[in-house]
Amino acid sequence: MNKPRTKSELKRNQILDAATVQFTQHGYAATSMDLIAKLAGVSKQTVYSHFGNKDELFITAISYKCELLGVGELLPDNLGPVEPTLTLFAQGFFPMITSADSMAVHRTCAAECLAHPHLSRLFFEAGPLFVIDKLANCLAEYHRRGELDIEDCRQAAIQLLAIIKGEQWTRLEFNIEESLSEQEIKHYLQSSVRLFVRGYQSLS
Amino acid sequence: MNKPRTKSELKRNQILDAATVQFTQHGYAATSMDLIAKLAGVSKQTVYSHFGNKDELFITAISYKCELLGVGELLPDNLGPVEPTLTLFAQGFFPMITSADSMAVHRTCAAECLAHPHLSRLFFEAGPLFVIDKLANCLAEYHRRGELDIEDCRQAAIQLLAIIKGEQWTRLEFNIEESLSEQEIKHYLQSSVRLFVRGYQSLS
DNA sequence: ACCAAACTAGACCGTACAGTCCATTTTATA
DNA sequence: TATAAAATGGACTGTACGGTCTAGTTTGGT
Repeated sequence: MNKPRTKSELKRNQILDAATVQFTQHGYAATSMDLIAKLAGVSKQTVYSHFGNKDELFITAISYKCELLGVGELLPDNLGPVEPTLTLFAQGFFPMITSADSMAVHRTCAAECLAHPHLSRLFFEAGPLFVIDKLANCLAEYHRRGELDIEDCRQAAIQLLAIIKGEQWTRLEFNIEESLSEQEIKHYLQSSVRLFVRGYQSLS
Repeated sequence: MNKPRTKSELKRNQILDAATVQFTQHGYAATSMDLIAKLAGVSKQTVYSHFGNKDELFITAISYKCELLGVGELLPDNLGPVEPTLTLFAQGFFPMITSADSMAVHRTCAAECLAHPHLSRLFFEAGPLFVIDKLANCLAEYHRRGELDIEDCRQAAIQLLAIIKGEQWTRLEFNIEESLSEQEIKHYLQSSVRLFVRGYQSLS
C-alpha cells in the first residue's frame, strides 16, 4: 500500500483494506457496503465518495490484491543444474499459490468470472499466464544448453506448473479439511520434478 | 432423471431441473426462488412443499448433478499398450471435464465451498478423487506388467490428471474468451502422455 | 361421486441491502 | 482565521428476496 499522504488517502486505504478482506473471505454477494464502512472505521458516505458503487470498489480492491500477489523472483537469473533448480522452484512456487491469500483471491475471481470477466482476466494474466512465460523462458535456456530436449517450451512450462498444483491445490480450492502433510507434499514435488526431467531429458 | 410416476414427481423434477440450471449458471446468491418456480412452471408454494428451503433445494440439485457427471467407463478393462491407451483416455477425459456442464458445477461447488462444505466435498469425491483411484488402479496394472516403473501409483495418477487439465482448463475456469483450438489441444494431450510415459518408462 | 392430497395465484411479512440525503462537524489550506 | 473540502452519522428510499398464509382449484385414488 502506498504511503498515505493526506488523511483522505488514509481513509481510502482503510476502506480498500477492509473491502479486500471481506470480498476475498466471503465473496461479492455476501459482503455489504455497510459492513465495509464499519470495519474501515469510516462512514458509509465516505465509502461512496471514494468509490462510486459496490462494483467499482470490488474491482479496485481485487485488482490491487492481484498486483500484490504478482509472482516475485522465483527463478534465479543464473540457472544451476536442472533438477535441483526446478525442485527449488517447485518448493517456492507451491506454497505461494496455495497460500490462504492466493487461494482466497483465486476463489473470488473464479466465482465472479461471469459477472466480472474483466477481473478474472486480470487475475489470469497476472497469475498463471505470467508464471507460464517466466518458466518457459527458463526451460528454453535449458534447451539451448542441451540439458533438456523440449520441443515446445511454453507447453512444457504448463505441464510442469500443472503437476506442481496436483491434488493438494484442488483440495484447497474445495476447502477440504484433510490436506497432505508437509512431508508428503515435499515428496510429491520432488517426484514430480523428477518425472518432468526424465520425460524431457536429452537422450545423448 | 428417473421416470416420473406421478404428476407430483413430474413437478418435482421440473423444479429440480430449473434449479440446477439456475444455480450452476448464475450461482447460489443470484438465483431466486421466485424465478425457479416460474421457470419450472410451478407455484412458489409447490417449490416449498417439495423442498423445505433454498438450501435444501440447492443441495439436492447440485448433488443430483454431481451424480450425473460421475465419470463413466473411460478406461477399458483390457488394457492395451501404454501410450495409445493413455492417450485415448486423455482424449476422452479432457472433453468430459471441460464440458460446459462440468465446468458450471465445478464453479458452483467451488464458489460455495465455504457456505456448503458438504457439497464441495461431495463433488470432490465424486469427481477428482474417484477418477484418481480409477487411474491409479490402471497404472498399477501397467506397473505389474513391467511396462511402467511407478513407485507410487496414486501420485502418478494425480500427476497425469493434472497435466491433462493443463492451461485450457484454467482458461475455462476463469471464463477467458480465447481458448485453444482443437488441434492444439490434441497435440498438447499427446505430448503430455508422451512426457508421462517417458518419465515413468521402465529402464530395462 | 367423494375425499384427501397436491397445486395455484397472489397477497403479505420481515429483513437485508445498495444507494441517497442532509445537517453537522472535522480537517486542510491559503 | 476564514473558507472550502472532506467526513460523519443517521435517517430514508426503493427494491429484491426468502419464506408464510390463505382461499380456491385440480388431481387421483377408492
